[in-house]
Amino acid sequence: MIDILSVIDHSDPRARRREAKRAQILAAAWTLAHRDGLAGISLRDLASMVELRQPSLYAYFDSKHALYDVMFEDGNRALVERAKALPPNANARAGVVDFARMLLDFCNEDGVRYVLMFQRHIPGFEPSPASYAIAIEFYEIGRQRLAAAGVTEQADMDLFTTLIAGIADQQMSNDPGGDRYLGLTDRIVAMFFAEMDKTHTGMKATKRKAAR
Amino acid sequence: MIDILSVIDHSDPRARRREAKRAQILAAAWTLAHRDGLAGISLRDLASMVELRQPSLYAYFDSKHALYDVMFEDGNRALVERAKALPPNANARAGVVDFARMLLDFCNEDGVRYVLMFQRHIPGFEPSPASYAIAIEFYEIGRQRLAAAGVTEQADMDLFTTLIAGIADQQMSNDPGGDRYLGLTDRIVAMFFAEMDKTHTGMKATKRKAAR
DNA sequence: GTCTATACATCGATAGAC
DNA sequence: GTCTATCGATGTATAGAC
Repeated sequence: MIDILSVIDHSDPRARRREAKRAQILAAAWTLAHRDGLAGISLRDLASMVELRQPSLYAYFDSKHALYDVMFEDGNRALVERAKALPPNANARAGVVDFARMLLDFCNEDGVRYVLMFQRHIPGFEPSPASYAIAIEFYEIGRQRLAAAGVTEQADMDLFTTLIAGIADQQMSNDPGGDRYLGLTDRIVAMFFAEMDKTHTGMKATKRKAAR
Repeated sequence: MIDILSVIDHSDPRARRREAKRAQILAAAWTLAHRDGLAGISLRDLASMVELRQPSLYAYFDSKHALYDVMFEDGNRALVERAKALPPNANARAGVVDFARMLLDFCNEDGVRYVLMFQRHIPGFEPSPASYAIAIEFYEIGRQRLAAAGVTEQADMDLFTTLIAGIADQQMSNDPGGDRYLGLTDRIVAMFFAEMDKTHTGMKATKRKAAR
């Protein structure tokens, strides 16, 4: 796992202190985002929460967008960690279900984080290449889980992401924190694999059985 | 169709002039939203586009949120109109496909309108009961199309809306204006009806055939 | 690094004259 | 209804002391 701490000299108390403050600011930013919305974060409020004056924040972040970028990275790092901690499943298709459930639970845990990571409606904000790389890392893990279940074609992967995105979107929009649409996950993934069986009949039976 | 103009006295030139100005402001608001994003609408820019000073806008809208509400209503009115203009289809399932395509085309036409109507990420904005009623009217038309195809259970309707929401969400987020995910529509609706056939085997064969 | 102080442009919103 | 003038707040940024 890429770890931002790995590039910090822990033997230097100044560097440790600086990183602790940075983490404190990040935590406060999430708290403010939950209270006032992502766009509603005020740098003056944020500074006061961590016992700083507003201009001092610029010693840690170049701009508000840079703060969003760190939050985006933070969220993706947490998601990658969650994905890597997901135990492997001898049944590859069941492994895809595990993966889908993990992702959807993660989204449902924190609507603000979901919006930042997956909807990204903050005007003008684009993640930096560095933080976007973490998002790609997560995508890669999902790709491997699908490949293990025999799903490798782009159109099929698009189909899968579309189905999962629908669950997340409806759950977040219409029943945030609940489980009205999350409950459809197993059914929808089963529909997906039924479709795979139907469209890939040319696939070798042994390979298809192994993927199942 | 509910028509806002129906409550306006057209014989009164003052009322006519006022409503014309209101419509002019609404049109300018959409133009600005396309240029600067929904949250980026500036009341000063908006006022200057319709030859007014910024405070004068408050004679037409109580607040910026009230403007969003009128835009929300405007979008839903257009969607209901589109849905009502959709020709009936003798094949009920094909009628559902028609409906899905119509909705997805409508979303894809205007990403800003889509965000306002279906994602509603504007901090603090909630549609008024009056404008929300138009959204319900559209939902009702969709419900009838599904019912004609034999889909009446809430869980099945949730499944359908989830699938369509996924298409719209992915299309808007990852290929706005294109058709990468729209192209999955027929496949996904077919998957939906295959699932209906599978889960409702207790249904009378004649009724199922008729619904198809 | 952190502070005080200040500056600028922009925003939504309001008061009050006409 | 429309205006001018103004308010308080925002994000952003800089200068300069310590």
